[in-house]
Amino acid sequence: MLDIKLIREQPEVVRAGLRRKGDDPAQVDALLAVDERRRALIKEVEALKAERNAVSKEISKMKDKDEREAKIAAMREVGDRIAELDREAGEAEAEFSRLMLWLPNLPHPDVPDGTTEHDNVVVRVEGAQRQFDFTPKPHWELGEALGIIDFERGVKLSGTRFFVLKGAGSRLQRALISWMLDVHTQQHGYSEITPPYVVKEEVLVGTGNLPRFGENLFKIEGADLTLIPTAEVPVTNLYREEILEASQLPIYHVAYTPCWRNEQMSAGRDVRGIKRVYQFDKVEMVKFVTPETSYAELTTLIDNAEDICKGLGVPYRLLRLCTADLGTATMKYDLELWAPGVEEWLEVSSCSNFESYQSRRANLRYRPEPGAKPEFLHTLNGSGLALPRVMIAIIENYQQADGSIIVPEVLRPYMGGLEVIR
RNA sequence: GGGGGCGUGGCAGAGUGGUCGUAAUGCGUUCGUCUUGAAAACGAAAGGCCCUUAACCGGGCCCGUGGGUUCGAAUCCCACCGCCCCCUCCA
Repeated sequence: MLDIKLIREQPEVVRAGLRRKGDDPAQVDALLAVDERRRALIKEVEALKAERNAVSKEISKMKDKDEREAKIAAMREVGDRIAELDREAGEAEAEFSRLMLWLPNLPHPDVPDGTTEHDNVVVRVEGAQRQFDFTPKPHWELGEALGIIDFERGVKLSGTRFFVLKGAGSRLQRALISWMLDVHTQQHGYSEITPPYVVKEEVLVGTGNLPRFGENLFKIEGADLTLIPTAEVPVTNLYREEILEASQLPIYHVAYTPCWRNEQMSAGRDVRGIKRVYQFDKVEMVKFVTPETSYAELTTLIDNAEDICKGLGVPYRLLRLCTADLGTATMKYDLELWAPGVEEWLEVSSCSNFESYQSRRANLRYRPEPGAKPEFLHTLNGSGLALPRVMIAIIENYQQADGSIIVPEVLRPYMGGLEVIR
């Protein structure tokens, strides 16, 4: 959510930001109109309530019965009028809130303009791509042959785009989760959270997944709960409706969770393998920081995610996303691992600054000084990292001619010293 | 799942239709007086949201949440949420 004062005072700035994102600038005018109506109604109804409060106090002191009855009759009419205006003000408020929650975040001035993902900018590429003396295979062939990924049985249980990990495959994923959590908690200063995997609607509104981006969510039938699409959702909302002390900030949390996304994609795209699935596991970093530090915090967030890529010894690249690809962030960077079997860069992390967009929606505030007025803090999050694609990158980069897979050094302690999956 | 009890400020805890009430009182917090300093004592201050304002002032709303009754609701009624106790069940 944006600051209504910004919209009132500098509507042209907001319209310009919307245009950069390819969003409709007329939303601003609709919002200003309903805001004005809403405020006029509030003024009117509050003046009447002030009158009613004053007269009610007089009534309680009146001795003369007739005089008293006359006042009560008069106030009955005022009460009816208040009820009517309250209803109108409530409607205006609901419409105002609906428009505010729909309005997207604005891009940071430094974000490159663009209309598609092709306008994203490669910031840097790290690590040399391995030269193979055989033709590298895609992970689905290797994984099936090794008996560590079972696609058919995943479909049998849950339908298309679900898969089963087995044996060393399960253990590899579990090792990755443990290692990544250990790196973030022990080296990067994050504290670990294990949140619920289903959340209420208002929590999804808090992060901005609703009302606008709800089409990929799995809702639980018969309950007002939805499976989380990312740990960002419960963890960012952890302190919603709270006022934190400045001395508590920054707060860094890391959480491992499964994630569910009902991806609506064109048939035939990314159908093979585990690149795009309905359920996957992920380690997510979330930061709660003061506004003046949030861009410096974004830089270290990216560093923290990059450390995982480096530790795995897989080539990766960092992308600065353009205005078309920002989602609800003001600025976003993606990390992509190179996968030689499928011959593509795989997005394994998005690192975003939301500034106060999410904290306004979740009513997540801090007190800059003891006794000072509460202010909205800034939230950031970044994957650290998303598992299936890291699994793809490891399987494909560390494959050998015989179809076996070398276990990256950092993961061996987490796999009982196993060096090769064969 | 069945029965009973309870949701009030940072915490504890009064308040059962208007007055005592600007939500008592206590504890905690902050500031002041006193003190070399501290403690004690005494005095005082302190919430959130919205409207209005350059700011101050002013007004409205908030006693779990949402409705209702009433001229007027923390207080009465209804629904929902949460917590506690007992029974039942269970990983």
